[in-house]
Amino acid sequence: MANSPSGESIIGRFVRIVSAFDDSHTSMSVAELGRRTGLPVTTTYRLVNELLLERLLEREPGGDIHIGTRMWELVSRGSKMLGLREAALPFMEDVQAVVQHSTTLGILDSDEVLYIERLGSDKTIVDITKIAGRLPVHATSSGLVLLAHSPAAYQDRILARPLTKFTETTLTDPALLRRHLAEIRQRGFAAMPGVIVPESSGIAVPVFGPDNTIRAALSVVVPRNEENAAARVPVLMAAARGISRALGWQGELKGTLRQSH
Amino acid sequence: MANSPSGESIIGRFVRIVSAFDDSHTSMSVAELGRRTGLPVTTTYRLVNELLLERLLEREPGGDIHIGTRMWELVSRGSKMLGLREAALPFMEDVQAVVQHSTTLGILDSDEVLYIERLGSDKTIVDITKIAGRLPVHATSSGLVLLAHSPAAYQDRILARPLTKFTETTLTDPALLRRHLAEIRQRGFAAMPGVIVPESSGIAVPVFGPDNTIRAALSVVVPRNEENAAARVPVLMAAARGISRALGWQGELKGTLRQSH
DNA sequence: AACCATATTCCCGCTCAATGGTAATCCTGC
DNA sequence: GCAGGATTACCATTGAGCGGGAATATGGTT
Repeated sequence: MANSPSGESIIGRFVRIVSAFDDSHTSMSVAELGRRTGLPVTTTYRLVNELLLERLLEREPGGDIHIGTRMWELVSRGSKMLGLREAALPFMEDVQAVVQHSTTLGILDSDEVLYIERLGSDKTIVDITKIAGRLPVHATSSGLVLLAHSPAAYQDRILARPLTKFTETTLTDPALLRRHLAEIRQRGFAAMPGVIVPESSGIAVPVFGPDNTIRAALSVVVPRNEENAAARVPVLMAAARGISRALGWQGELKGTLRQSH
Repeated sequence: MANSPSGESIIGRFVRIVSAFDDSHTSMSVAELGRRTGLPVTTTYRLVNELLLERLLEREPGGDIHIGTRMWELVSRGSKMLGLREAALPFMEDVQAVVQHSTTLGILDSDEVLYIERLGSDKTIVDITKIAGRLPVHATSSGLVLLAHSPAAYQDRILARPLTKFTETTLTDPALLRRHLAEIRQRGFAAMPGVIVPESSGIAVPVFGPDNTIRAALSVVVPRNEENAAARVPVLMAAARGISRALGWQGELKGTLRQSH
């Protein structure tokens, strides 16, 4: 499934090309793209031209290329992210109106938290979450909420790995984390002061889907010194239940045991 | 550049596959995908498997497939849409907080308006704009604003085409439209009562980039019967200028002639 | 203008990955 | 069990993809 000596398929090369673009490299010359992807020059030009033809890439006046509007459109329209996003956004707006700092929605993907939406851009607090950006599971309130409601086998796999300690408050001990996850399930939210950057703390609550499995984590980032951050929890919880319901969640079925330990 | 008898490249088929998904078809079986794309069965399965391997598609428990998180992530992260969106969102939130109905951000693509962001989901009004959805240029306030500030040659091309009349108030006469575009440039906004659906009206203002060319249209959709919809304009304009500035716009350079007639 | 570095396009022969038909197998509901 | 569709397995054919190399365009420097 690869025409190239390197044993890579076109699809693989397509991924390499798209991956070469990120928030700080939204456009570049074809030559630079070739360098960044490591593809042979001629091959790069050939592929790029083909992608330009399909409008998956676009050429700007200067000659540089960037990811095409068509690509964004096709992917956005067909992706399930939009549905989740649309269900969540109204409630996120409400939260944002009250909390005023920064509201995010994250999902679990490839053992990391992937943020798919973010409202508010309060310059006064440190918040490194970016849309389409990733952060480790064990060092974010969103991640811990997602993990807490994931199958036990999955938790085991994550906790078995070496966990980076970002700040003093980052929990890295599996046993401690496990206890903490239990707490999160019981209390219904995760509050993490400065686990990834010391100045801010995150509070996150779970969003469930129709089958009562976790879909996403709704969270707010507030300054760490804020006196009673816990007061934010009810608003968040109400919003999360609203989103869950919009996704088709029926409420907790009585007698149903959770998929955790 | 095509291995298939049909003369289509892999990239072309990739596009066909991704296009098969939309907001009402976010997942389907491979067989159905084959039918929707019109690709030969075997080919469909082979391509899908390759895409699954790269996580551009994902298989769900039932066996159905959908557009992968990785695809959404790669495209979103590398696309210029994110930058525009991030510049716009804070201001859109402000507008939304005041106007309360529905705030959208649209750009010009392939001779249509492509909506890239939308806030508010007021069920009481009719608003057919969807994120990653398209509407014709001549029948939306956003479209007319975008057109009004586009190069004359482009305007000519659009106005030369047959223009669909959606409602009684839809302008389809090129001469009338041209005059209207001039008005829009002069007043700085477009207000269209019921040009596409009779119950609502849209008000739109332009967003400019660093080079003083139009980038997007910021608009609100309000019930048509609202007494003085024009009162919304100042808020919109202020927000649009904010977005423009966030994009690097320096303000109107004195003595610079507009790129219109 | 002459120069140089880099970006881009053009050319071309080799080759194996992609293709898609047919057939076997696996599900799933009746 | 049986029918109908979904999925996988097999395989001969072939032209699209490949990429080195040379030619050309572009742009900045002295």
